[in-house]
Amino acid sequence: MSKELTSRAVDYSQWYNDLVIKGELADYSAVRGCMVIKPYGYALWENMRDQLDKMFKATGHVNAYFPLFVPKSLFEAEEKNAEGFAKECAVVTHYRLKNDPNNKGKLMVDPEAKLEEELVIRPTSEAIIWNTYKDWIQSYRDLPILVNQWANVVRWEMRTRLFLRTAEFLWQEGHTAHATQEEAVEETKKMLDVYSEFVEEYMAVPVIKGVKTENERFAGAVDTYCIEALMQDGKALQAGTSHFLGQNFAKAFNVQFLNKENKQEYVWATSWGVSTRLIGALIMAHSDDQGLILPPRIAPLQVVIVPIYKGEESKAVIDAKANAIMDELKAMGIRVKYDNNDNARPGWKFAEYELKGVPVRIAMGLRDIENNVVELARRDTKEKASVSTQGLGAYVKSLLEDMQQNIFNRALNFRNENIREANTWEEFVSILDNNAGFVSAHWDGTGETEEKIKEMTKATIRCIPLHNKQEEGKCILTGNPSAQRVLFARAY
RNA sequence: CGGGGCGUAGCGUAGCCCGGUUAUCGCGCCUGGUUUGGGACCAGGAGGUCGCAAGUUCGAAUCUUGCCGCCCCGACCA
Repeated sequence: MSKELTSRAVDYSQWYNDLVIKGELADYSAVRGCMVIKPYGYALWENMRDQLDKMFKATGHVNAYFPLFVPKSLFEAEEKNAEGFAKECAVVTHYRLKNDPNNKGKLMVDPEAKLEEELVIRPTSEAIIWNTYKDWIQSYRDLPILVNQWANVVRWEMRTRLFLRTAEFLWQEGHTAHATQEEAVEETKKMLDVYSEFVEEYMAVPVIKGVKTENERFAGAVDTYCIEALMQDGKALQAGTSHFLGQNFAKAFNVQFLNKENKQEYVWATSWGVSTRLIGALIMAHSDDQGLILPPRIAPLQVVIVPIYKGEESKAVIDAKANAIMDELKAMGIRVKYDNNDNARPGWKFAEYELKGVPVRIAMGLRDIENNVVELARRDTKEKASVSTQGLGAYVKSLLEDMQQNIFNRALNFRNENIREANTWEEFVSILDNNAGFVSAHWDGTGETEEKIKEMTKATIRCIPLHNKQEEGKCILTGNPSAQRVLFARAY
């Protein structure tokens, strides 16, 4: 297989697909719309998951697990939620196969084994969880419930893209129950902050926090908060959502509690989730034509050591030195690999680890050992430097932090340069067509206008930024009065 | 669901129009050797239901019919 990537300038989508596959993050599978997440991609997800999990626990949440199957009658209980997801549900109707009498060696669905009630494979778990919470909640003393689950969900998408939109994907979904509206809203915002902190601090992807418009809101939510990121091709990507569900699910599933005054009240709810889609965001925010660029904090491998030798004797000398360096780095908690595989030559390894986005590469030959140095290359800037082996661990440790910051800053600058104000329809269209990125513009606040703009330009309102500056203006499409600008973009 | 394209070794492909030895080439893979500071080279080797089925024919990757699958564009995607 050629390891050459299509360049971003030639075909951005093809570049993305090439990178996912040749970078060995994931592969197509035998199942339409479903991908195989390969070990390297899964290691990346594990690092993201572990960090998020820590942050959830630090904010008082616990993990649990609910069933994959949702009986149709439960699924349909919250009407808006059901309606929103109905078109993309996989449904189990039978529970048995049998030998096909007309087709030797083949199986058929046993018509005798039809389920009394169909089971929906969860596209999201509000229904099954709220049906469960009904049994968990009697008194205000049972609240709040702060539960998260790590799970897979299925959404039968018409068209899929590796990581960005697959029929089955991995995610976490937090589902919380509260005694008061204030507390639930606070939780919704708190988790949005957790997401934004994670995505910015660990994935080095800058995000804009905001609220979705009614059109873009989660089915069944009162308010949907989101973080929006900008990809290198100027398209936006929703990186995470946190929903204030009001009492919609409590009412649908009749979940009430006795308050201190001995009165029955409906519970207030939130849900929030991020998925393996974040990996897509990570790739498209940072990587280049040579391959992945992974932020050190979540990179499966932070440092790779490549020996450069001539003959067996020199290899032994370099092995010894490299192992010593590896031990030093490992002792400092750095994820490091020594690749002395003899099948590939150094040049091949250099290209390979660049493709894989390993932040730091250390190359060392006899020449370096004699001078007590190593050649150190950083993936983000591709700079190479000769660095003393004295204090190398500390040097690398601090370099990794610098790189984390540098990758973030680079993405932040790009993002900031690509938020443009439009004050007329012509400007609006011109920015979308010529620059892409976010367009900050006035909107009259109606769903019809939003819909019309989407039809005409494919741009959607990504969010109404939190703490948005209030400013009188006129809607770019209708000219009707507007109190604030909102962010438009074409999105994934 | 509408429009277009494609199925030949793990990957990418030639051959198909105009049927005829052992199905082409590159990458990758295996063995041995030489190499190793930016994707090495030499020699030898393994690997194929030509998407599936039926038909035409002395003979089908190639022609005919039916089916299956995938990709791209659109519709769809809280």
